[in-house]
Amino acid sequence: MMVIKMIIRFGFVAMSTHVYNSSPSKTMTVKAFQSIPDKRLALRRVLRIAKENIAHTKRILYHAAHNGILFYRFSSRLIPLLGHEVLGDKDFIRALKEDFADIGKVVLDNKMRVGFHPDHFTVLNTPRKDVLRSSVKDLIRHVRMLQSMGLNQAYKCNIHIGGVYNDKKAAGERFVERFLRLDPRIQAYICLENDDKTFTAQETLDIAKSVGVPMVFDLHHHRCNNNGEAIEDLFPIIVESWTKEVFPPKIHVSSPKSESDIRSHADYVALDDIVPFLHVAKQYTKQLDIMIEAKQKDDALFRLVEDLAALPEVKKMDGGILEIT
DNA sequence: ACCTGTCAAGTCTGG
DNA sequence: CCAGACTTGACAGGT
Repeated sequence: MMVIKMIIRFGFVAMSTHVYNSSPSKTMTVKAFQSIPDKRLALRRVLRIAKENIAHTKRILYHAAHNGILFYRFSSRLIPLLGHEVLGDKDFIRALKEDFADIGKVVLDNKMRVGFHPDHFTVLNTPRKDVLRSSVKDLIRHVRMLQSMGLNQAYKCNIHIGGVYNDKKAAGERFVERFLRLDPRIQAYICLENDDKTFTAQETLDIAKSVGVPMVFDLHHHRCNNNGEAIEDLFPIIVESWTKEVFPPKIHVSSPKSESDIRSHADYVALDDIVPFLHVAKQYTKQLDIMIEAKQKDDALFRLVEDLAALPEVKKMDGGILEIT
């Protein structure tokens, strides 16, 4: 059945260009850590930076909510050097329990949708034992951070399928195998995204379906990497993967940086890169959450919302929410 | 104050 | 087998 209207919410990633001095990703190099002779002091410094990052995240969340933006992706580098051996066995997530609970409260109070996107170094389908081990640990840490915020499986950690290793079929099967070996409580927090070089939207969708998790459709990656599949064919099934979820389907959008460098993200998102897609998408879902992946972060979001709102088929609703007809 | 190089972690390519 | 590209934001060291 055709749905004519679609409600759109926008989100942005980690940093804000509008909030002064609010980096949620301040860090420490291994060298700097090791240059502090007293290890307890060094660990305390890591903890202090992490507290700052989380406090900055809270400010960004307030800023977002205040502007009607109810969708946000956390930085994966809230805790400096997390997972690195130099930190020893200190449990930073536990040590920051109250800080995390604090931002979780802001999320819930404002009915926001948030999540993580662990870095490309989290590769479940790797042939390397050591990489698999650290990848699983990394996933567990991301889930634990969400849990520390009091956020359930509605809130996701979004990952890619991984490398190809000269045999995409085997690599895909290895992903499925590895995924199903994860604790179901971790599995429930995961969603899968198509890649710009390796696994296409169709391939990712097939894997997502077979392991029973929702799929995030990255429109830009799809343009970089596809086998000619039509969005009209892909998108309804992607939407279907979200039907059991609390939140509506989410997609990622960005514009190419330049003609010579298509894969990199531009500062802003061009209308032409998203409007035609929205008219297709609205036939299959009543609601869509769109993550803006642009260098200018929330500024790109604000600009895109303004540009869209100027179109005759778009109506600006309460907050940063749009309705497209 | 600014600029360039380096760092974290993986995959992948080329030699 | 090893070096370098790729990616991203921030540190680190130089002018």
